[in-house]
Amino acid sequence: MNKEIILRLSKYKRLLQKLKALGLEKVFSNNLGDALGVTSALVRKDFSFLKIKGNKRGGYIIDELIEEIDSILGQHKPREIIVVGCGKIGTAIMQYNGLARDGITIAAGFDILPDKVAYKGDALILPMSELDNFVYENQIKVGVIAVPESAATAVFEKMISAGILGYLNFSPVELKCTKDSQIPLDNKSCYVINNINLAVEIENLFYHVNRKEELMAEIGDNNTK
Amino acid sequence: MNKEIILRLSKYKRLLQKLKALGLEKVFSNNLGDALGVTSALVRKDFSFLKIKGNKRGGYIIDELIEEIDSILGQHKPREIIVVGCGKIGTAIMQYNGLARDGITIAAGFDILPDKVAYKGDALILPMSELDNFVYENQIKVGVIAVPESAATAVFEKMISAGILGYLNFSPVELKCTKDSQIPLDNKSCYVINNINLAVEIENLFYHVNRKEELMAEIGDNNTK
DNA sequence: AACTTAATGTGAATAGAATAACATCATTGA
DNA sequence: TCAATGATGTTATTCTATTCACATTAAGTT
Repeated sequence: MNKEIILRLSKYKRLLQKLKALGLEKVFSNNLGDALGVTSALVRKDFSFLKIKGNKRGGYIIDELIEEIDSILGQHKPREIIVVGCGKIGTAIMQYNGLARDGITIAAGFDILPDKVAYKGDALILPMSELDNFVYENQIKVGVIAVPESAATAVFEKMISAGILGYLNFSPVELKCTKDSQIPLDNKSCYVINNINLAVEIENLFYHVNRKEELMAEIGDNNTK
Repeated sequence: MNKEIILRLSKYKRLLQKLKALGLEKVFSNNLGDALGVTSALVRKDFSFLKIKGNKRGGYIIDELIEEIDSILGQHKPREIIVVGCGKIGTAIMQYNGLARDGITIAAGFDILPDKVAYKGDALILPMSELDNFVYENQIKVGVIAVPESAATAVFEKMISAGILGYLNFSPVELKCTKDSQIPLDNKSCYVINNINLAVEIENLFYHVNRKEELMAEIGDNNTK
């Protein structure tokens, strides 16, 4: 399967919700494609793959689409996450209210030794020693890592052994699932990791900006020649 | 060219710096591949594409690699960015010290109307009205968008017209370069945008975790049958 | 100096994803 | 009722990224 499809689905859904709020009832593959910057064919293909049917001439019913997508994304299931590392980035995520809208709630934050009982957003910050128990008790499956580089791998291992299966990692360490995590799920493996390395992302922007500027300069030279 | 190569380059570089700090002098394509989760062939191909030469039997000299990569990534050029939106996420980025290490500095933060002169990290927060001038004066090319959804497109347009060419966007709005931004750079276009939508990313984690769990359950059923 | 080894460098093969193209078929309108 | 239209659904194609496989060659070994 295509990893990107699910990301697109999430984006379709958000767009559809906005269109619905504007009073629209139907949508064409063209509309969705434009908004996401892909071709209409790909949109139809995505839907076809997901067994979502449209009407031969009337496009797709927005309500139906949203419902179908929700059921595929599992919106109905509980979606509680934990945030490990309650420094600046961790706190920002805990207090980010763009998650609640999608049914994602922060069950708790964790930090080495919170000096006092503290809330960030609506969620309590607990000491790392509580992690195992909390994850087990609350059946948490997904976690955010927002600790400094030095702590990242240790924290990752703690979370793995606590049973966290999906990771959003903001530390600059590139975390990986172990190869054998696929079939025999021992307590040393996970399912999916999304590493977001801010420095890498920004460095990448600079590269492309610089390169394009060089390109422009060349073209400019040629034109004035 | 391959968009992913540059991201990998950044990652190679970080890894190489760590290896160097450990006292290593040479590295094999295998080492780098393992760390990044790709094959050694791809590592060699990346280097080959970038005209980086290794030694037929002795791998690559770490110092040389780092230097080559730095020159390709343009590490020597100034790398100042601005952060627009100084709420929780914007502030977290401004105070994140993982950027300085890579020569990335925050030139300033911007917010609608900062109620007082304020610093976040080392950078001053300025009112949006100063944006145009500041970007021009300081030749800023790259910016982070960390404003609420409602403000995102307006802010984006302001930044575009100020001359920002590369964007890291944390707002839940999917920003796009206009199609015609490629060749004739008018003042309504940009070069590269990286959208990071936290809700989408987390939703994606849940999907994959759920799907894998279902898969596991099936396999478990079959085994106990 | 010849032989073995162990890495690089790269052309071919494969896999994967997106686009293009078109056949299909509901709906509209004459 | 029948043709024209305009969207979907799907097959074929293109494009891109990655891996495979191996020829190459530098370094070490006898």
